[in-house]
Amino acid sequence: MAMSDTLKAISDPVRRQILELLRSQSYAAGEIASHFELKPATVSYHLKLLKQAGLITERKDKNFIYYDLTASVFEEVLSWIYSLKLGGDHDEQK
Amino acid sequence: MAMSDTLKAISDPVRRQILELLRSQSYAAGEIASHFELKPATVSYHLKLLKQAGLITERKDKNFIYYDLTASVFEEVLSWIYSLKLGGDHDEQK
DNA sequence: ATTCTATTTAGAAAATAATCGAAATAGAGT
DNA sequence: ACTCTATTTCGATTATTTTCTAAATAGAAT
Repeated sequence: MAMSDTLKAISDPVRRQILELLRSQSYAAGEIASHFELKPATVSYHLKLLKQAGLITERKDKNFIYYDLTASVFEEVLSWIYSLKLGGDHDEQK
Repeated sequence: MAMSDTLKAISDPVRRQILELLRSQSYAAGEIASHFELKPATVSYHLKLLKQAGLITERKDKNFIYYDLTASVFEEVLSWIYSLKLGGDHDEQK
């Protein structure tokens, strides 16, 4: 999970709204989709990117797929931003 | 400068490398460009986006334009990420 | 087994972003 | 005034991303 993917993931407004939605509780894909004026397929695409970036996880129940936020991944991003802010050493990322 | 612009700005690898370069000291546009295999016009385009996002500032000297990092803007981003990580209330952003 | 319902995948179209070459700007040095 | 040098802006091109429709998958319910 390169941080490049994480930053790319949070650079889109729709995906950020999804993350903010999941902040309070988990939702099934369809429930998430209903919060947007987008087709389910499109939301599914965004969920895939968020999943690939490690920002959310999925959990299947009946024929629903629930999504949850993964708090831990934000550490990396925080770390990178801090390094710029404070000027310390930090690894490059691709 | 909406945070949307900031996140968009740091989502590109070239722009992140520019930020990391400026972490240690300020550089003129041409010096920045020479660190990449990109034409000056292209780097200028990236600098413009970083400037619009409030991540860097420019300062003219002779016929050079020097760029500097703006540490303060990172606060917003940190704040947003923390809000997800910790689950507190936070404003929407567009 | 068939038919719902929920969701994803595949492929195409539309929208956005990155790159370049050429022309424009601006100030420095002659 | 002219000519360098540094950088940006403009317009066109290419590449990437987002969105959609239609078809595929999978499990639940009848």
